[in-house]
Amino acid sequence: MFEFMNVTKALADENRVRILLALNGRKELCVCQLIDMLELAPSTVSKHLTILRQARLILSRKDGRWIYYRLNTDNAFDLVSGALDWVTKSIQDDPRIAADTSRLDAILSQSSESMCSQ
Amino acid sequence: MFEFMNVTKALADENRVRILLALNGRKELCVCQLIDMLELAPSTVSKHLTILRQARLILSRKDGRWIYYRLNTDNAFDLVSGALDWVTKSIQDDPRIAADTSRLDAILSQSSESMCSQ
DNA sequence: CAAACATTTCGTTAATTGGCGAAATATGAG
DNA sequence: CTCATATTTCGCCAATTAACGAAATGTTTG
Repeated sequence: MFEFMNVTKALADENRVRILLALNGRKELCVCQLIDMLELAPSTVSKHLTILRQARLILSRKDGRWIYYRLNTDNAFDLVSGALDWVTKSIQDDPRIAADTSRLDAILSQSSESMCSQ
Repeated sequence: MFEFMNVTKALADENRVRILLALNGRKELCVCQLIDMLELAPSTVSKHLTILRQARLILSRKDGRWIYYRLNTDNAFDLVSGALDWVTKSIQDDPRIAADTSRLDAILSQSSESMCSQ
C-alpha cells in the first residue's frame, strides 16, 4: 500500500506527468533539458524528479556533470510498469503533451544553445 | 489532461483507494457502510465520494434515504477503466485491503446493527 | 587552484487538501 | 406534521505540498 500510494501521489501532479511523457519514447533526458521544457526553476524540477524516482517510476544515471533520467521500464515490477502503461496510453494524445513534445524536439535539436551544452 | 489529472488526484489518497477496493467485486455499497468501514466522519467520506465521482471512477444511485455507489465499469471510457484495472490489480493483495474486506463482510452480515439499517 | 556549470538540498511562503463538526437537505416512519 | 435517519454542504483548522531563491555539492575546464 505504501509503495502504491507513492506511485499515485507521484502521478498526481501535472508537471510530473509531463516529465513522464517527455521521457516516454526517448532513451533518456538530462535535467537541464527537462528544466527548459517545463520552464520551472531547477530546484523545482529536481524535487519532482526525486519524487518520481522514489516512486520507482524513473531511474537516473550520472555522467560527469549531467544526470540523465529515463523511465523505469527495466523493472519487472508490475506496479510500476502498469502505471507507466496506463499513463502513457491515457494521455499521449493530449494537446499539452503534444506541445511539450515539439518544444522538446526543438530543445534537443539546438542543444548547443540550451543551458546544458553537452 | 484535465480529466486525467482529476483521476490521478482522486487516486492519490489512501482512503479513496480503500473505497475503490471495497467497491471492487461488489455490486454496490451505501455511504453508511463505507463510513463504518473507514471509521471516518460522514462528511469526510462524503467528500471523498464526491471526488471519486467527479473523476468518473464511481457512479451513484439514489434509493430512498440511501445513496449507493458502485465502480464505473459501465463506462467504455478508456481512461477510467484503465485506472480501475491498474488499481485493483496492483493492490488487491495488500494486507490493509484484506483487513477492510473482512471488516466490510462483518458489517454487511450484521447490517441490522449498523448505522444504516436498511 | 579558481571559475563555470549542473544538480541537489534547505528554508520559506502561498496554495491545496484532508479532517472534523455544525448546519442544511431529503426521505421515510409514526 | 414531526421526528429520526442518511447524506451533503459549509466553514474552519492542521498538515501537506508546489514553487522559488539561496546556498551547498560535485564536476569539468582554464
